[in-house]
Amino acid sequence: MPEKNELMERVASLSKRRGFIFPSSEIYGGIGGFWDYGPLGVELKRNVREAWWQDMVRGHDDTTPPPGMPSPYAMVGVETSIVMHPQVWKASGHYDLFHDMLVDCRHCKARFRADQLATSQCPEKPSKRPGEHTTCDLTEPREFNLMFKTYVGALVDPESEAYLRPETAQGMFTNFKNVLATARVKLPFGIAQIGKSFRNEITPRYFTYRSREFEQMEIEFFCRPVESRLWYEYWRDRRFRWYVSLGLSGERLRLREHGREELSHYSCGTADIEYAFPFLPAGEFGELEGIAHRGDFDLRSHMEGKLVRRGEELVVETGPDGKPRYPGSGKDLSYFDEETKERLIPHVIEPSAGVDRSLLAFLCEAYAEDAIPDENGIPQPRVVLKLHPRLAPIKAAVFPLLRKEGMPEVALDLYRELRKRWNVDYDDRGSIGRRYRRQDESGTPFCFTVDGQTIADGTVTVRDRDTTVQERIPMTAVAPFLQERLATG
RNA sequence: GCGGGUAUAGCUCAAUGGUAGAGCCCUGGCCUUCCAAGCCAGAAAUGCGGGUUCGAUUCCCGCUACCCGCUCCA
Repeated sequence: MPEKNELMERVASLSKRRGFIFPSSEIYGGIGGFWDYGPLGVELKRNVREAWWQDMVRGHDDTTPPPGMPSPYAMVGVETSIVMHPQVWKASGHYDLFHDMLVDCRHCKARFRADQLATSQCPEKPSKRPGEHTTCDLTEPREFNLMFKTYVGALVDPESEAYLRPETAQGMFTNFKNVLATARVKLPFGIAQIGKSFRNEITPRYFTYRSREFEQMEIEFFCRPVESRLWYEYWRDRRFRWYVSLGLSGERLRLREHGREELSHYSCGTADIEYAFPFLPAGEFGELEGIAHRGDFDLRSHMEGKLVRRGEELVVETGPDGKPRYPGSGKDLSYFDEETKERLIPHVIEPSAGVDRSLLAFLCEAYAEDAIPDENGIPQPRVVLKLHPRLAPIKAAVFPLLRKEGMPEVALDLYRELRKRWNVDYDDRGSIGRRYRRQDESGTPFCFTVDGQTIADGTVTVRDRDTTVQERIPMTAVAPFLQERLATG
């Protein structure tokens, strides 16, 4: 295998060569932080999404308590708009967190908040404030906004300003009452969503890892405060196992619990699921998913207004007039617990995963270079994507060994049958070995070949991508064979 | 945002102040009874914009993108 720093280039090169990922707007020179998925990439990405949706939402049994948990829970999905009422982001805290007027020092490269210049220090002369030291060379205050701004309505004026969402989560919180009122759910329950989000990354980097337009798979899990710690641990462990079940190895994948000092001001527990991406320095990991215990921060924010910490308490931040600086909706988002006859504000566990980051991790993990003996027994190099069959863009390929003696006709029949249910390739071009290699680079887990014996006894060979071992099975067993191996996990 | 590097075909690389080559890949054909065989034919490139020059892919400037290191970060 290539060196670590080279591995990423090989993966990026394969992505381009085989049509997984392209730079966005490439014919115009590209645009930083944006990427396109090609014919294989879009299949892989849909498979990542669908595996998540199937495992978290569709396939969830809401009548049976998970092992060791006190109760069953419900899970429903939503798909909410990308542009939301601007007040959402003010109440949620994103507006302040992502939006600052900043001043840079051209000399010492330090960056300061414009509103804090008076209380900041010049890094080179701590006794003076920025701008007061002789070498200081400050820029004018510049607007620094990690949220994409847009305008709702054709008229461009400040009144119509809105933002592209920097996370999908707020759409679940703003629909908390709607879901409660319509989905016949009770605590505990989760709301799931997959969708695009946008952040103006300062430094887009590492291929698609840090993109400005990206896709999230998020769950907001609402539960009783007394059970929240238990559910936090449930989700943390369950989400970790999900990545393992789709092929990320124990060595490169890790679960990291945040230390106290690392926690957000509202969180009482956060864990990251991290992957040792090949572009990172040895020993460093990049986040795939964060599982955060968010307490009642979000629902309270949307009731009362933007919250700030005062000592151990979260209180509504007030403006000069004593009123909430960024008011919430004023709507009651509390929950009446029929079991305990209590009214409470549910606590929230948030497993928030990146689709593109997961995909990139699956791709990096799957990439392998090995050697397969040729007809003379001499090892020949091969590039193969050992993707989990559930994720593989093409599930199987069907080949006629030769383009004669009735083989193409039989192979086409098989192809057409399989094609009704799965993304399957038919290929009769070039030598059989070449065709196997093509599929290896695309990550196709199985190849079925129609040969002379097929015509005689109705069996085909199945060739396994990872081992290259072949076995014969009846043609009638091909669909059940695939069905079994592509089963949901 | 700062500094350094890079930019030639889908990929990996050559070359040149004067017609830009190759290997792989890809397409069509021939051949071929299981792991990148062979033969024939074909498609395909100097990131973008300026400048110098008779002529720039080559030299200079700017921009963009990517990589590396800082900075920043959810």
